[in-house]
Amino acid sequence: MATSAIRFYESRGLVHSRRTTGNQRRYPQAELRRVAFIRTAQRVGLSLDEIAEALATLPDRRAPTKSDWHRLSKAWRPRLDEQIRRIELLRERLDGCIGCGCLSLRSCALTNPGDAAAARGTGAVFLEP
Amino acid sequence: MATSAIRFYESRGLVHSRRTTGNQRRYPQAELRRVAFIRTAQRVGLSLDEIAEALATLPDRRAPTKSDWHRLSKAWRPRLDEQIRRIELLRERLDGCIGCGCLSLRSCALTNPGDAAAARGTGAVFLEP
DNA sequence: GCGCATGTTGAAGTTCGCTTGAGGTACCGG
DNA sequence: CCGGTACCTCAAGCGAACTTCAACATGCGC
Repeated sequence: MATSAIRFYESRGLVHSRRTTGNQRRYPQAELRRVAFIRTAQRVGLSLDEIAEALATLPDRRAPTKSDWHRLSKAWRPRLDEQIRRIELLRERLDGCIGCGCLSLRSCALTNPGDAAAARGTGAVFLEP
Repeated sequence: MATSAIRFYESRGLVHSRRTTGNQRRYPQAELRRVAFIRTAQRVGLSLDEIAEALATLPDRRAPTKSDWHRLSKAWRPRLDEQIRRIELLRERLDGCIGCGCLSLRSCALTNPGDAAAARGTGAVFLEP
């Protein structure tokens, strides 16, 4: 990946480096892991700010232990599950609901009694989430 | 959602509107579905270009039928599966690999004989995907 | 039919996530 | 020691995805 991106992350405090006597950056293993984490999280639709916040819970100057990462993992699980849920929602919408006309028919609430979405009103109630 | 966003989508050809005699936009149901689709797809990490490409396969001027959406659904399934896979990769990395030191130990290939990732070399072989 | 919220256009501005450029320094092979 | 490549900093630029603005038109409630 581009060095400029890493410098950019560093300027935002997402990664850190030590310097050589000649002022060149050197990255310990732990920082490479942070970069890998950033890249993957980004591709999943998370913002740098969100990622920065998560990384801020890891120790800055010592290498994170397995349990540090594990703590982060636990904290993010709901966020990742939500993201998966969104994909499944999209899939559902593509496969069924969007094609069946339920968004346009008031009767949808009738053919699906107890439908939680219908209770939120007719129309595209899922637009925001 | 902001009207400016919808106008922006329209300028990019992702949605269409008919006009009143007074030149105001009116959106049929089918267009609202396109908007819902766009929003959801975006939150899952897909770009407007990618979304536009998909929407281009739907009929422009008539309301898409269930089978139109179904076709789109089939075409996107691998893309969505890939996206889910990425989230799972992130979860895995958080939970296990990244914390266990396997990215830094040459011995990882030994303790995991037949490891496909190890065959790609030591280090962060998954950085890109 | 008057007033005012809401709509229209095109251009310019904003935020995010980088990339590029200018001007200078450091390291490395021969 | 020399030359070339890689790195440094800081500022400006860029593409994506919108938002805001100005100047004007429309439509709805009373």
